[in-house]
Amino acid sequence: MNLDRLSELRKNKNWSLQDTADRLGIAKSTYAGYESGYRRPSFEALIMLADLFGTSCDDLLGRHYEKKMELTEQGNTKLTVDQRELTEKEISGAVAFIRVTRQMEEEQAL
Amino acid sequence: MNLDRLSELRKNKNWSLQDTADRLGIAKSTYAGYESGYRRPSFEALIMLADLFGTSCDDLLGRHYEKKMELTEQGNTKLTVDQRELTEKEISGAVAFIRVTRQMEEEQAL
DNA sequence: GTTTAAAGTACGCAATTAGCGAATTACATA
DNA sequence: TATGTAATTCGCTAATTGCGTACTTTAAAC
Repeated sequence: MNLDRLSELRKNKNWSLQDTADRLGIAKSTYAGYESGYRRPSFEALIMLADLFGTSCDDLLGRHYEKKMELTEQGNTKLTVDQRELTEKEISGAVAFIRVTRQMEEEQAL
Repeated sequence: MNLDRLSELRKNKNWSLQDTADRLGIAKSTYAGYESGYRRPSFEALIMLADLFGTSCDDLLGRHYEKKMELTEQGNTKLTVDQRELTEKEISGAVAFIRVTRQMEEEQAL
């Protein structure tokens, strides 16, 4: 298992290996090792990488973990519409809307 | 950084260290090391742990990673209402509902 | 209270591996 | 071609993993 996404993420930012290593506070050869698959980061380094590139550890590890999330309990996730965060009121409104929609679907099916 | 959640997750399932190690195909002392913080899993083992306990690697690593997610682009996340997965139609309906709500709020503010 | 089996903890050893620096190679651009 | 930056590779050392084994604790049965 290699960290295949690293190279892509770094290039999207137009950073050299040295740039990236400097931001992480590690040696260039160390970071280069992560990208090439020659070495692996410690957990601390993995988390620094995820923070730096704004993604999840699961993503870096290539784990496509599918999650179910109840609309009323989003935990750490902030939902947006048109890039604007949803308020509590908007969420409960949307939930009510969906329930009504379903109700109508069911009645129509009879 | 220790994997503090492991013990909790295991106990929720009422498994012994041996049970858990068997499910993972590793030695009891190895798994016990993960819980105690004496040893750390490899990435492969970390992913097995996340799979076994049905959670994310970020969660196991204690990384509370806050994510913004556009309602129309949920990626790996399946949204539910009343435990039932949202359809495309329900999502676009909810988005339309939210836009209208916002529109009305704005007009009211004038 | 004693016995016994399972659960949990701790550690030595062998083998592997991370991280670094240094050296080498590739790639621009003047 | 010359020159500076980027990328790759590798030897060395220190640190770490995973396992087996042994030890301690817990709890249930008698």
